[in-house]
Amino acid sequence: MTTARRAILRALENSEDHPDALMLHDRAKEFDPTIAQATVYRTMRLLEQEGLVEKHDFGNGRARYEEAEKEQHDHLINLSTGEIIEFHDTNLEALKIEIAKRLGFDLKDHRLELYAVPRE
Amino acid sequence: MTTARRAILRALENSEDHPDALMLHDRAKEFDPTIAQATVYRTMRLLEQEGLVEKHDFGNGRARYEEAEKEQHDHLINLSTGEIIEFHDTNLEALKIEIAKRLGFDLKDHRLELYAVPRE
DNA sequence: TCAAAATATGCGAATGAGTTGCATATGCAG
DNA sequence: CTGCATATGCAACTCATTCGCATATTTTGA
Repeated sequence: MTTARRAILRALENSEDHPDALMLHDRAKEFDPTIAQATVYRTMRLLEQEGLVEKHDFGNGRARYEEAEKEQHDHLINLSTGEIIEFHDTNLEALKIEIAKRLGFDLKDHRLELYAVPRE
Repeated sequence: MTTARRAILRALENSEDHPDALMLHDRAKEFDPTIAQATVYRTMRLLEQEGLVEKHDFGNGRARYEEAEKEQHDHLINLSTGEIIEFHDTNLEALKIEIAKRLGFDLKDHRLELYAVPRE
């Protein structure tokens, strides 16, 4: 456990949004001003492999991260603002598992993103 | 309508899988041996913008394409083989729309991928 | 507590998918 | 068939991410 890693962990804890590596680098600099981008990338890869962090691709070229502790949820991306809304739906979860089963598979992971605009 | 574009279109028609740009480039060379990668990329971008092709990211770094004519479907990725299976579920479609609505949004697009292993 | 071994860091260079500038080639309208 | 608009090939570029390597920090174990 190094200074750099502590800084990244803290930056991550303080983030309510879904930051990308550059945002995390900026935020981590507050705790370790000399931290390098490469270290952020390396650490995020590590955390992802350890299952402590989830990596998402919301389609703008940069990977975005969130802590993995929370309960299972999916994302709705507000196309008007870029805002990301988390939601959870039990029926949906069940349905995913059930569809995989129907096809002869055990579900290991999944990804659901809804891209939507506010209803007027 | 140029030789290069015809070659790409033919390569795409002949593809039952979900080819990436490099695969398309290789396959298109059969019809136009001098075609450049840049042309494949440019043409795929064009086709995607025109809505004739759908672009996917199944998580291995290269975008993958399929013709958009088919009925709406989602993808299950067999983690053991990399094989991609298409499926359609009416309940699931309805549920996505309904969830977006519940959150106050009109669904514009969505992405669902199930990553799974064969049931033994 | 301290030195050696192990691991992580910072830097800049490298990678790899995708894009772009530009001179040339091709397609199409008249 | 000529002229102009558009597309192509090539090589150079972008941008996120990774890597090599020399140095710095942590950990281990006596």
